[in-house]
Amino acid sequence: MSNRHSIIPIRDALSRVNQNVNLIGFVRESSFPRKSLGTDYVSILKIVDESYKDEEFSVHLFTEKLEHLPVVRSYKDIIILYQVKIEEFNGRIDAVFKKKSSSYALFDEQSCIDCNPYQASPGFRLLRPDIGFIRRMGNLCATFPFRGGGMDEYLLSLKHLKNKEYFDVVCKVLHVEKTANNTWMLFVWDGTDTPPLSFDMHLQDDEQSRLPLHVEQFPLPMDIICSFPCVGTVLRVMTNEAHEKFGLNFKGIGQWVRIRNMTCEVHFGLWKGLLLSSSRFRFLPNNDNTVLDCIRNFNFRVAEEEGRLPSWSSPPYLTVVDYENVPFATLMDLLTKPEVDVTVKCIVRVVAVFPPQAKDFCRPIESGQYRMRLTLEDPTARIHATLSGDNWVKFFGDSFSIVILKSKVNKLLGVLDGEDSSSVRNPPWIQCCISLNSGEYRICGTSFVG
DNA sequence: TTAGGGTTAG
Repeated sequence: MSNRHSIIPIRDALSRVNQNVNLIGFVRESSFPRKSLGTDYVSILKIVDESYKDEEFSVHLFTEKLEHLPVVRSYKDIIILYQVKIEEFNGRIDAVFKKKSSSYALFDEQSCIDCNPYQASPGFRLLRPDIGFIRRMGNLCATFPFRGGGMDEYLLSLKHLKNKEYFDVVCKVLHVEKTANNTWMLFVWDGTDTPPLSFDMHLQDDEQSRLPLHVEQFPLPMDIICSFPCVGTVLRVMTNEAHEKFGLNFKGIGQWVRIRNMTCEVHFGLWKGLLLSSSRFRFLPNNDNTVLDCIRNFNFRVAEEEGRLPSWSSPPYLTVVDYENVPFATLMDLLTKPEVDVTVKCIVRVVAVFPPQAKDFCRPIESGQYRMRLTLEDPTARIHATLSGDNWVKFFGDSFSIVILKSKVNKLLGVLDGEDSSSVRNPPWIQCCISLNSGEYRICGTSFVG
């Protein structure tokens, strides 16, 4: 017969509405700990045990301090919960952690062995009879069935990102960085390329020609950039302002996760993911089927000679290049290998030019050379590249008519003229050779063919 | 108290 001190199976908790119970379970999902709209911090965990493995049981935890909320570290983590209140809401039965009377402790596979939790709420005291429960769960965790969670209908790869919809992403978290205004940014990757975006034609010339190179306000440190993959988009995901101290509490860096119920928007032609206050995450084992699919597709892609081409690009291109034999590279290849003085071939879009007006860039600058700056983009990065001197003439030809140059640049930028004009422009893919000279990317050996 | 949810357009 159970009493107030004994752990009960989750299934039995369903018939204990308005009672306090003790539970133990594997943590399958967690919300991102956040400030509630009341006075406390809140996190919602989904737990399972042997009695309740097909569904998941929600536990709502409220604490006065953010650091008192559980920080889950892995898909094998085990939580023991003392004196959580079973409540019913809208026909669903959940547990609520009461900050005055409840307590919890978190264990991983290792800390189950000596029952020494890696995290516990203030006042947690392990009851001696529960040692056996914890060890038993520790033994189970390697074989306990793991389900990816969430309906597959919500799952999108970065390749199929959609603006302003709610979706899930299975991705590897590469990095977390604090941004200027006290929110945090996650850098996530699934090996695919986000779709190319179009650009608002209503921007002023100045804004069109000075598009930002990345979502983050300041460039990342070089050692971080260099740790990112060079193929596939690294999506920037902003946290919500309720997610205080996000980066200090999130233990998912380097892990595959499923982020659930996130959204995204477009920031100057760059995809920007957004966490919602209702977003949550699941750690995924490396042998999760969706993770294996991502890795398999990526390995298949990079094994091909054309794996470094944007998956959204296809010939014919607006340009031809002299050096057919130079290797294809992504813009991230260029950014992460700055010490190598080579020429590579890239498939990119020209998303901006500076100066913006044809009358300015078809007039030689003081040195007598033509010179302009192109903002190039592929699914991995944006860079500024210079087109100048002989390379400029090679690119545009030796007709210096403003009308002709303007028409060529408009084609590069995806600006439709005349009757086809539209409120957005969609730059086409071009091929170009890029070399790095004295810290400057230069377009070379490339000719516009229209 | 707080959240609870696959939702916002009728």
